[in-house]
Amino acid sequence: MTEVRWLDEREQRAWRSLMAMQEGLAEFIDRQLRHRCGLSHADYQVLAHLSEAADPLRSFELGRLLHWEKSRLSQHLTRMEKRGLVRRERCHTDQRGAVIAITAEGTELIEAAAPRHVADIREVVVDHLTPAELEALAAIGDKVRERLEAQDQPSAG
Amino acid sequence: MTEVRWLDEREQRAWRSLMAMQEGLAEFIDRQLRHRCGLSHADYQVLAHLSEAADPLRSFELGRLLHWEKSRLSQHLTRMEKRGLVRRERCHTDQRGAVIAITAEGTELIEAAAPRHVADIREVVVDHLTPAELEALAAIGDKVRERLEAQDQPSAG
DNA sequence: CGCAACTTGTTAACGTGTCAACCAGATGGG
DNA sequence: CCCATCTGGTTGACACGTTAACAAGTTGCG
Repeated sequence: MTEVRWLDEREQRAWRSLMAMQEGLAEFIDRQLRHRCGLSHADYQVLAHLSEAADPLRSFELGRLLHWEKSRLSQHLTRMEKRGLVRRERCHTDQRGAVIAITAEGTELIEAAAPRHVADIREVVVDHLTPAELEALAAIGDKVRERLEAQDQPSAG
Repeated sequence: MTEVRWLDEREQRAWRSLMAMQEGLAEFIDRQLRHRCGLSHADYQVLAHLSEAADPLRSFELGRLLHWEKSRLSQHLTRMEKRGLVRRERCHTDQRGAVIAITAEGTELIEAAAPRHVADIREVVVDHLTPAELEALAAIGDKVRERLEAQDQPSAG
């Protein structure tokens, strides 16, 4: 259709900076966790949710919290179960259901990993931003997620 | 080693917002490109670099621009070559080398994809942030990347 | 109740990313 | 020149994510 509105100087700088940060950060976080704690970032997130929850979680509930495809979760849990980090149990109120519990070994790993993970986050992000920048970051993230949700449900009007 | 400095309220809000934005954004960008243009985000980035370059690029040069593992690039190029998007050519100045050229079909796809891609970026990020927020985003991204680089080369002092 | 529609979870097949091993060509000190 | 070492690139094995298909259980409307 009409002409394209390409990004101007400032817009391009912001976008490229965001993309570069995003890739670098994801790579860094995952690498640190793997090398020092023997956990992928995915493993970490699963264990974090399980250890924060008061009771073992239903599989679909865990998937909702993580925003993961159900098949992804199922396969990942199979691998984690094989490594002894989680345990699948039958659900008593729904015969289809699986209940996921963290094992002692999983608890040990996440508790060892968490302080290092927080230290990494401080080291590369949090401790080097001003309070105003932290506020701005939260605000930007919220706006973007709002837009993403608007895209996914493209209005009913 | 002493006690852990957990994230306070503001820090946690910023970090979680960033992570959520990051995952949502990556998923959205990739999905849009795939469904509407038949390109993954990875494909897009490869073609973007190739089409911006004046001459066909050496493989290692492309890898450096993308920050990709050499094996990842090699495998991805094999798939893209099979789809007719790029062409591998022998390098005349280094018998080991490969030179990567974009094909007519690749050019066509990236040129169709670019305007839609920019529109998506505007739709979910750029057009909904204030100039101040764009500046803040660029500044934050730069700071974080600086810290990441400092981590990778942990000083020679 | 009886059956269709939906939900929960697993599996198979495929595309993709990483690591380690490898091959071949380039490079540099003896 | 010769060999050790480095560099550019490919390959194989494996971990991971997505899609589609499926099995099994639940729900609700007739």
